[in-house]
Amino acid sequence: MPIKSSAESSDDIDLDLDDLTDDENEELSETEETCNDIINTSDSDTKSEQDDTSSNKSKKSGGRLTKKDPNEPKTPKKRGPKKKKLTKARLVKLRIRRMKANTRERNRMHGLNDALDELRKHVPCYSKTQKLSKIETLRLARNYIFALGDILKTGVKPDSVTFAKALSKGLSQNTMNLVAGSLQLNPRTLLPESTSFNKPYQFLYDEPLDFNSANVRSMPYQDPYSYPQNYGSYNQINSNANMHQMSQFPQQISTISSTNSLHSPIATPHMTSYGSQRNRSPLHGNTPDSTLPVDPMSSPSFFHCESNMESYTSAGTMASMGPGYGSHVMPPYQECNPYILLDELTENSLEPDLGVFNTGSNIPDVTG
DNA sequence: TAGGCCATCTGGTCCT
DNA sequence: AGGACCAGATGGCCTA
Repeated sequence: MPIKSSAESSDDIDLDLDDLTDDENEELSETEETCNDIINTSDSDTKSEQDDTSSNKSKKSGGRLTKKDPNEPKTPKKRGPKKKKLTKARLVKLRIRRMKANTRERNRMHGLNDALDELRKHVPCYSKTQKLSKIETLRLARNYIFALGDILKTGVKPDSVTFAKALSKGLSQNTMNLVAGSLQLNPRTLLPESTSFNKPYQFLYDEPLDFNSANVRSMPYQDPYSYPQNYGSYNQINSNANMHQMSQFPQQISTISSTNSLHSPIATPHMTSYGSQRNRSPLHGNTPDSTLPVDPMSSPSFFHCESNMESYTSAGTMASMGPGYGSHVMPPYQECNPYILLDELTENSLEPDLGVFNTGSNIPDVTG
């Protein structure tokens, strides 16, 4: 913990030297020495940054320390209350005030952090074991709000890649991996420069994401699980290389992909680890292997992903998919799959609450 | 080891 | 005068 000198601004302090204790006098002489050092070695570049700060502060002490430059603009005469003398009592009082201010500031920041923790629980990718950074939490929350707002506005459920890309706007690679993981997607599908996959969703890479675009709105929902060919291609990838290696050898993926007539960026390696014969939309509230109960969005536990990803371990490939993609950071499907949320949002849960999107909010008003 | 993230201290500003 | 808020500085911790 950095401990700084608690020197008050010298602006409003006049020193009453007679009133100071030995310690205070010692502190003062040190300050004076520093000031003299700065004056005597003003052209020296060996001064530390701290000394520079002292210099800035000392200049407030008065012009008597330096010669006045005639070209320097005239500073208006100081106004305001008369400077108060720094008596011992006042010094103690100021110290106490400073300590109290520090405590308040600490508590304020703790409150801010508590609020951020609460926010973390309400965005996708919540994990107790790997917290999103503050800035990433805010960005993801913003993206999440906009994405959900667009769903309400258009009434269209985006496909998983579209939704994931909306969530990932402006996020770091690690957070993108987490987003992809929570949506059961291959992180590579979120890369704008990705050319390793097929063309059906190419417009997502070529243009900025816009839920209102005719492309998105007119696109019929395509079930990624209805691409049996993909399973073959991804199983090949799984058996040959993990995702980390894939990211290092994109040409390998291109080669594999090109051997199949139909590919979708939605299909992912770990999707193939589950019941691929089921014709299931990712927007459905089922767990991938149908063995885990799903909490609907209305469940209070939906947003609270307390447990870790033991349920993922059977998925096989998750932990080998690169940074932020291991079982130790993934939220459980049964509680954190945002697609479960999407289903519930668009079908029933939100209707009673649409009032929150009334004027004054930057969320589109879907009631109008 | 550099860089990212964080907690804390600090002084300035604004407001009550 | 004092509290809230803010931004800069600093050092610790962690990770790639």
